[in-house]
Amino acid sequence: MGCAGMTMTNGRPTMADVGRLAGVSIKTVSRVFNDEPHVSDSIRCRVMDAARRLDYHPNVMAQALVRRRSHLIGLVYENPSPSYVVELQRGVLDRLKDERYRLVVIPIRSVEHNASELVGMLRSAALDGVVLAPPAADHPLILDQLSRAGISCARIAPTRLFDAAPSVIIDDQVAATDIANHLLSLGHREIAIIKGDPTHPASDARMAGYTRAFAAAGVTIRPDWIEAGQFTFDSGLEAGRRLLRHAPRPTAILAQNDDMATGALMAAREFGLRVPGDVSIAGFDDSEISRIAWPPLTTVRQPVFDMAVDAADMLIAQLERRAVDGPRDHRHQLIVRASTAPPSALP
Amino acid sequence: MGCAGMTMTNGRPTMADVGRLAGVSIKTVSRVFNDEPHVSDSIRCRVMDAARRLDYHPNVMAQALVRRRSHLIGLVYENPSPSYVVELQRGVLDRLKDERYRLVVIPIRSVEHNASELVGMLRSAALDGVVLAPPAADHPLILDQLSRAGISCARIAPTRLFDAAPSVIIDDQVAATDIANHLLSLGHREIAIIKGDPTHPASDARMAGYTRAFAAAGVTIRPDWIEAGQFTFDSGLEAGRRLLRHAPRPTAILAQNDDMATGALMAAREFGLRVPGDVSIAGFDDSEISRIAWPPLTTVRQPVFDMAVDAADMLIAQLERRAVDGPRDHRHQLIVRASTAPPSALP
DNA sequence: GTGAAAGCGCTAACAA
DNA sequence: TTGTTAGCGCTTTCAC
Repeated sequence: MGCAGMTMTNGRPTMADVGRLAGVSIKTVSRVFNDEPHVSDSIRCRVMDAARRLDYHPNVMAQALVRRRSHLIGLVYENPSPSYVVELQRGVLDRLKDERYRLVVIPIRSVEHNASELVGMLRSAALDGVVLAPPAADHPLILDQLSRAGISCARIAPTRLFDAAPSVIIDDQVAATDIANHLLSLGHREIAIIKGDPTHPASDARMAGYTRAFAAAGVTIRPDWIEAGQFTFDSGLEAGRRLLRHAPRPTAILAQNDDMATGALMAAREFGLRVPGDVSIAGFDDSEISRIAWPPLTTVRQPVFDMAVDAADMLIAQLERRAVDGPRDHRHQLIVRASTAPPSALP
Repeated sequence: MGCAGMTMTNGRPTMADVGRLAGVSIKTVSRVFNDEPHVSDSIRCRVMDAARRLDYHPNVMAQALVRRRSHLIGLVYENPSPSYVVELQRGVLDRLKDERYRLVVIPIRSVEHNASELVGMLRSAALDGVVLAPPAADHPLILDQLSRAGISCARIAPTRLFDAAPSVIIDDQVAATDIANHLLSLGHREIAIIKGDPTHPASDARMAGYTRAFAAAGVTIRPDWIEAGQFTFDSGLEAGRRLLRHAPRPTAILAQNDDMATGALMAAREFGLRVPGDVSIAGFDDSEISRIAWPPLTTVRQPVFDMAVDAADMLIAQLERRAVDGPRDHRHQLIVRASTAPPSALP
């Protein structure tokens, strides 16, 4: 088995080394590794054998250079909710599992603030494409520069410009209407709201959904019962404290995501209020925290995992130059748990 | 401003295009972009100007090929706890923020099961280096193959082989002893344990810590009061159910992470038990969920974020060929919250 | 079926 | 201070 006078200089073996050992040209090695036809079986075996003996692995950087494909895809998000982010990543990674693509995570502090630099950064990262989570998914400047830079993208839950790039959508507004209606149908009329980060388009969409439900029920929204959070537990806690301090206290709180709803839950406890006895609290997203919270949160399921899988799928389809269908719609679903109940009779 | 007869074929401009426009050689453009000295200011300006007009950005794949650096670093983890993973990523990304490196996430279902394939995968991803979270950080085969493949690594919380590769460590065992002592000092003697995934070395280390504390206090561990989970909420819930079903019921439960402790918390509620009135529950990690849980969990802080920052720092140091110091030790800290109290007098 | 030669876009020697 | 010449390791013509 003596490797007769090999010339493999030092580091990683190259195709040339494999070719030399197998007694074929570099091109033939390339053919074998790319599963191209027109290679005799005997030679194919010889090459594979030589490669194995040398522990040869193709140099992906060289491939990337000449093929103009890095096989890197980015996931851009600004979301501060851990469970949301984890679901997002799980979904994308699940779709990428049997593909050659790798996932580069690109969390940004503020899309609003960094939009112009973002695409430059993405471009210099040599990404083949990106999955854009909200609010980046909605940003016209980003979409425009991305297409100008030739970087494919797929968007998760955009609220507009549906034709600008492949999208996976959900009707935030109807979902919000559904959960508001749930509270209304329980008999609540004194409902407070904890909005999310105003730079997320979902904030307005969900707010519009609440508003529609209230209008249809003839219930007016009290402006001082609307608080703004940032989709984080802590912001929900603080908003909850402010809301529950009000003199006629709201009988229910609608939070725009589960993390903030959990914060409101804690605020209620601080005030010695029982949930849902004294105050009902509803979230949004059906993230893991909504199951874990006590009492488990009534929420509206946004299938983040599935949407992320679909977005990754649409992105790959583009990269492989397959046809990409129109926006893929995902269904939300009202999940009634133990954090909501009819308002108790006031004293 | 007419671009007189440019030859820029079609796609992205290259250094040659910039050079042509600026009237200099490609090498000069390279010098400018690499901030090399010995370039006159006037030429530097001309080049920058031409680059701006062409919207030139260096092709990182070409750079990667010739420099043998992809500037990609991987984060390998198996941990199923969302808050742990998020902290891990946040830490690494925080250190990478002002560097040219990008983060590729590599979650693996089971290190134990995929160890041999893992390094091949990492190698074919052209990563410059990887940060290994437990349990990959402890795997001799992985460490060996990694060094053989010339991929640098930094390890988070390994429990052995401290000299095999740069490590950021914490004394899991002492931390576990501390929290066990906390329960013992409250007067608990009937203590049950929810272990984590047995393939994670932290499971044994923490168990050893508990054991030491119990032995010192002359308390014996009942084998049937030890349940195994997988570091997930659901596994903690089920383990909690099994434990609380026992006839003389434990007065306290030690869970090996916060997610499982939160599951146990829910199990206690299902049994109509009050925490900490009827049963005390303690977690491990001080992840976000421990603050959010109700009651907030007594736990022991493992500074995951800081450890991840340090690991990334050590990895970068290696990649930049700077000296890397020995294992960096991090301090744990007992965090007493509302989920533990003295056992109530039994009937 | 197989191979030689010419790049991909950049950096690294070495001249000038 | 600037430019020329070779590659990096691979794929892609296009011959044979």
